[in-house]
Amino acid sequence: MILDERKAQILRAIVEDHVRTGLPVGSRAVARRYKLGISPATIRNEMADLEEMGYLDKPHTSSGRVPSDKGYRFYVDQLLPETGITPEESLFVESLFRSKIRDVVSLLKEVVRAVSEATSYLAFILGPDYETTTFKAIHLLPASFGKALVVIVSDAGFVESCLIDVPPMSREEMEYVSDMLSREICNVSLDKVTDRAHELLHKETSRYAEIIAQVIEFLRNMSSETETERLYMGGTANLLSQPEFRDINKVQDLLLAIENGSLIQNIISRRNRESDPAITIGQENETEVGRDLSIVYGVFKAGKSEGRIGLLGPKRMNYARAVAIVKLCEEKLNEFFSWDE
Amino acid sequence: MILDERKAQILRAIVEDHVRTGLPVGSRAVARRYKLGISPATIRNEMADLEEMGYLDKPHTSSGRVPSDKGYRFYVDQLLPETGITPEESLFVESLFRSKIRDVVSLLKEVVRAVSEATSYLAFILGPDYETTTFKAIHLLPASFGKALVVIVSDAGFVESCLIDVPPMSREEMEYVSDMLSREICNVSLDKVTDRAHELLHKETSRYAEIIAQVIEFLRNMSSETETERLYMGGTANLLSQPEFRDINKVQDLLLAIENGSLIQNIISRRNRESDPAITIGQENETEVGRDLSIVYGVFKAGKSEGRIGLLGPKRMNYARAVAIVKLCEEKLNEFFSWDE
DNA sequence: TTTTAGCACTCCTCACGTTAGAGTGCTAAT
DNA sequence: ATTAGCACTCTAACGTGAGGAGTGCTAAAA
Repeated sequence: MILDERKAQILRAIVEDHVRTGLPVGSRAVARRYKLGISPATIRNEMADLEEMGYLDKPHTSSGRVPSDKGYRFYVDQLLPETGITPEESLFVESLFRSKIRDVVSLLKEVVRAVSEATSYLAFILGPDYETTTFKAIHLLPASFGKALVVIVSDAGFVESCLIDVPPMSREEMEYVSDMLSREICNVSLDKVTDRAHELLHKETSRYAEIIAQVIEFLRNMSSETETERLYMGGTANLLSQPEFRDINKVQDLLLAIENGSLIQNIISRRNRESDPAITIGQENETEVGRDLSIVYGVFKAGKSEGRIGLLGPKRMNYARAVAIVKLCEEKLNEFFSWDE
Repeated sequence: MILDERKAQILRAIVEDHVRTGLPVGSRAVARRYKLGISPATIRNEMADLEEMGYLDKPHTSSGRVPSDKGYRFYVDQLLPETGITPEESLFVESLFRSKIRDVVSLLKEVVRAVSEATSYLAFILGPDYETTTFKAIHLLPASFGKALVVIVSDAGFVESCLIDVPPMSREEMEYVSDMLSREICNVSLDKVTDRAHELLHKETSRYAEIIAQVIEFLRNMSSETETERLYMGGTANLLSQPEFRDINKVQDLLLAIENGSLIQNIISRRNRESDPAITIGQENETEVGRDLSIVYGVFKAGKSEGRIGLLGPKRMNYARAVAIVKLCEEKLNEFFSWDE
């Protein structure tokens, strides 16, 4: 679908004006603020055309125009300016990664906090899924009488742990079991790990069987665990400053969807990256509460599997800026998670 | 401050009616719904007295009455019915703790989620602070070239970890360092640990010095880390169904205060348990956004230090129920965290 | 002395009507 | 093909007035 130059210009003007003010845009405003060398009447005619083609909507018969989802889509695909952020902002983001945080989770939380603050949208990071990840280390550690701590480290540096029951055993024995588990589990993706562990379980009919069974249970929990557990979000309150959320009920639905993670999950699980930061606009989000929202997100590689970082804002968000920031974070996260190689 | 029997009865009726409906309560309503054997006119007189004494407020000259903070306070201190929850609910809470969750953090998250859902208030758990805690184990594990994972287990079963740089070293060496750290760090409270570790640092001028320094850094981070990191919350959206949050701006302030944890922290850090589940009502919360809220929270023992569990709801919350549920959770958490002894 | 009925009064809520203003679509002129 | 002019539409804001709930006060009853 291609639009003639002038229509495209008018569409751009309307989108940008609407993003700025949040109000419907009239023909006079377009003529005044963006001097295209044509009169309001001409613009009105073009706007009528654009509306008929589905790029614009009218809240009511005699109001200005508002971009439709299709209008935003065209804007995003064809008209998006390249430059989105200032060098200072870019430096700010970089500084996050330079800070002396050694704990992966803390870093992700910090990034989410900072980015949401900088953009005043909702920022989120979805940790790499454990299905496709591999593990670098597993250890069995004495914790207290009858208990041991299982610690497992993913290739991306995420650490998970749980307590299991163990029979009284010497340190050497525990190391033996640790090593045995390491051999079977390390560098194998999680979906295959349980099979291999089961095999091990058959071979080991000894006293360690109980331990292995518990570890399997643990691994299974990890992979089945809803991804909400590794979803970091920040800046929920930001969304409320948007005029489209003056209605309390909408806000409540939104909060609910945010809190249980269903909003972000639904949207992100479907679609694979078509464009680099992927963008879904309004109705494209499928969820009812997503109708007024847009999501810009990118994928980063962490170990063998992938994580996602994104921004969630009103449909009339600053797409250029959002795209630039997401892109930047993506890059930096990729760098960060390649510390290993 | 003591109230004569009849005034107390009327106050109770007003509080309970207002909690139920959210509307100002008139004299007729009190007379009709709670048959105290007196006429509306008498009740009006008593209500005028109660208002003058500060137990009741009037939204405007010719409306019914609403309990003031002082009114709620009296109700909570003197009039609170004992029985607050049904046996089913109590069983439900217990079942949470019986489930096969072995990871402390997951359990806490699950409890928060379930309790917030059951009460439709906001539920929160503040993990035990690391200042006063002691540690049961510390381990140094090989992670990848030049890196090691430090894993530390608190007496309550919380696990923290971070990656540090290490020179190439054999497994035996690493165990040696692990043991050395264990001797110095285990069973000592965190504020003393850093001193002892520093001593160690002086003795060990060898190649391990760098490692010890990093561990000290890690421990210091843990204790300085804002408690937000160990604050689990759920049910934010619940608060919005309360009519007192029809105003978007209030909601936004509230969300902001919830998200950065300042609301709950401010309130909880001050006061030490005076009554078992402690209750702070409206203005007692000091924060501006806390004016319309009440908090009911209790303390549980986890290892050497304490955590807190509570509910945050509108001032016109069901206090009896909230108290009962908090009390129950407190008990169960205490039980849970005594697995060790 | 305490309680109650009666009544005038206050204030809120809601529905309705009116007005001002912004923006459109259409027509006729350029 | 573009533009000026104009009638028309719709919203947002304000004002008005009726209806209703609840009060405080006064005077009578217990």
